[in-house]
Amino acid sequence: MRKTQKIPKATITRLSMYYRQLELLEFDGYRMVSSEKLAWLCQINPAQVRKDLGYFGEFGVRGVGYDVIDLQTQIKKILSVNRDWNLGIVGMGNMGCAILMHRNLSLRGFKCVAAFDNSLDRIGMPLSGGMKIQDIKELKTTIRNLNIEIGVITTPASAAQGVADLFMAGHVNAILNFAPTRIDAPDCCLVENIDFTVIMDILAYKLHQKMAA
Amino acid sequence: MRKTQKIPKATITRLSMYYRQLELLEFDGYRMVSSEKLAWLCQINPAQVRKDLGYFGEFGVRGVGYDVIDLQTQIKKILSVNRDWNLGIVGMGNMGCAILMHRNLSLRGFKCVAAFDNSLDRIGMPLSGGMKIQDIKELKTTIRNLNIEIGVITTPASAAQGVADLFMAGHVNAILNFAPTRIDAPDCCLVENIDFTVIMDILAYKLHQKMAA
DNA sequence: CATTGTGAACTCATTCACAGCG
DNA sequence: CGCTGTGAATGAGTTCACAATG
Repeated sequence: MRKTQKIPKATITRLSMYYRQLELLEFDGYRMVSSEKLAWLCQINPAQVRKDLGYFGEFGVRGVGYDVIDLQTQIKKILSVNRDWNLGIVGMGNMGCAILMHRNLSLRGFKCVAAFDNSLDRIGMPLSGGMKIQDIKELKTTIRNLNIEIGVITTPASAAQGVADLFMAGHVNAILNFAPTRIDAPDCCLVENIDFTVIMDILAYKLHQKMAA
Repeated sequence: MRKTQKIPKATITRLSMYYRQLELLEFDGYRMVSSEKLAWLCQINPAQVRKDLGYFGEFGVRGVGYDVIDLQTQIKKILSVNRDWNLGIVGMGNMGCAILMHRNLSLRGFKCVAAFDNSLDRIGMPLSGGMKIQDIKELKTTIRNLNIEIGVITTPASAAQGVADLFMAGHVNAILNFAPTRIDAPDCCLVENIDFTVIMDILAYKLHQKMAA
């Protein structure tokens, strides 16, 4: 990064989108890509692409464009996905299993190294790769043993805050929360929420607007 | 709504958050709530709450605050979640089942009325409520018969665009896409994406920033 | 000479500050 | 008097437009 400058949150989201398109471009045999083409693929403005990349360096060649492979490498470094991250999942219902089995996540270096639940019906259940569903009581020990850095919460809303507190007690300072509730956490802990009801509400609102128009 | 005025997208997201907090406040026995309290619960600025609501009407009482029950009713009307919406899900892997079983969605009026797949192993499989997993070939007919208004895509990335096209052919103009790929759709069709890898990338980036600091 | 990189202009969103009102 | 509702001020993010350059 060039300067101590505030990076818009949306820029990070777009970098992730650029990266995916670059993978596809490479697969299709492209060696170079212009900001115009990359922007078109992501349905945004070409200046936006250049500005986003400009926050972190000068990756292009004037008059030519960006090297498809090189830019992937650069973006991976920026996002720090040029390494693996160990995930621990709590709540092994359908949602927990969906994350656990998500091929794209593990391909991209987000490795689910442990799965937890508090239900006796589930604890001990074997998972692919020789893993077993562990008792939530073992969370703290396992965090240390397996070096879990990101916690995923796929429990019911009522259990989510308690699980988050356990993660934080084990010094896991990044949480992805799928439970439909707000997680209370100090600034030192990052929380990203994925809330299906909120997204559905947005769709319902927009759909209604469109139908009324 | 009062005027033909542009509503920030973020406002709709927040309305959904307000609604959830109002449910909890009602459960806790509160009859009135101030913008300050509601803002505090959502971790935002009180003026933001008032401005958001101000786009749609005057729902408060000066010197007092907002009626907890009444404001819920108003927000439900604004988001048009004061009715049921019928969902059709395509791709009955773990993710599809997770959505199908999601209690909060059906409680809030988002009803999964049909489930589809293209795998012979899954087609015909019985689901709760007397439903069965249907062949994707039946999508168009079922959309009409059951009045499906929102399509949910939980297939692999490679199948997503094809499924979206089928939804659009059946005049389903709102799609919730979980596949890690961009859906190409004309403006008449709303698409909301939930992309786990993008969110993970954001977490990785922020976590790395924090560790470096 | 096509395309990047970037300051300046513009658009959109949030916060302030206070008038308006129960 | 307290809290809402809202125009004005501020701040953030996007797009424009063009100088810089391989």
